[in-house]
Amino acid sequence: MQSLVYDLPMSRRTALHGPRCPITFALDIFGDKWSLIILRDMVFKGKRHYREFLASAEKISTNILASRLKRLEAEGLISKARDTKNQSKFVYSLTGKGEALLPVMLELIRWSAKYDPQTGISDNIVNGAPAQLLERLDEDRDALIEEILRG
Amino acid sequence: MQSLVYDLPMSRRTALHGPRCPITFALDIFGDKWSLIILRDMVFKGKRHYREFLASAEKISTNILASRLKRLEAEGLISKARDTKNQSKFVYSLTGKGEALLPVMLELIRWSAKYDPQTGISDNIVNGAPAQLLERLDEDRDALIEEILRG
DNA sequence: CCGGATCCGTTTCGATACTG
DNA sequence: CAGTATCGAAACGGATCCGG
Repeated sequence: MQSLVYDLPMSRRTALHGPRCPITFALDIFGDKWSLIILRDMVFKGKRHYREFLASAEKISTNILASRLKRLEAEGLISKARDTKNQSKFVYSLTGKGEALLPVMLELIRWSAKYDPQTGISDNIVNGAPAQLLERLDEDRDALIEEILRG
Repeated sequence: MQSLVYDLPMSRRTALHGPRCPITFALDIFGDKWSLIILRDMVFKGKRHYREFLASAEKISTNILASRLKRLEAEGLISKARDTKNQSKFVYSLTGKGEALLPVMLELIRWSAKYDPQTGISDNIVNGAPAQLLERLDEDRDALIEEILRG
């Protein structure tokens, strides 16, 4: 049985009412594998539709996907709208708050590139190889961010 | 019954053997609430002992803490040693790989500061208020990182 | 005391089937 | 197409026990 707060995670239900340590706020997102995967797919793979999220290599199941989309929307990180091209589809897109997570993800990529031998030299990310992306991250970070978000 | 791979997370057990999308590598850490809490406490609260981790506001339980410490050690993010002051205690500390996550966390803090009204203006983090920390993050980031890790 | 391991009731997840 | 419903499996949380 889904409760009134349906799928709101524990850290929100028991939220303290005072200032709290940094990072804590982000635990609901960066502390949940599936939320991260969805955000990754939106940012780096340009996914916008339910079907596309289902197709990730990590094989998210339909109920979990639905719950996370709902949660991300409730958190104000994504928004949902009908597809103007196809009235029977929905389009999910990042809000400003969601887009603002890109710098975090880029630092995560920098870290992965350094310590994960499998994070792919041959795996294209945006419009170039990760190696290029990392160079640009050092040199013109703001332009890179703009480019990833706007295409 | 703990298996041979004790608590190795799913994303590792089913790891693909080829280049993969960025972020994916980090899912075992950034994708697990408890691992993140432990890292947060080590970096921003200077915790080093089992007892200290247990005392977090999130109330991690002993079995979960033990499993995550083991996992973080297996991932090479932390190391474990006997406390020279007290032979019956252990000291956990960040490895280089673990310390290298600090830039990610700092971006997370920047994000939280912008969108979470509760991330505390009055909550001291290192040796000053978050407001100061954010200023320094813009101005002399590298020195700030050094100070957090060594200071 | 310290750092867990073990047991066990409860919660959450995940795969599949099904529906508006 | 975009989700619910269901139900077994896994993870969690709390209490307790145990070797050093």
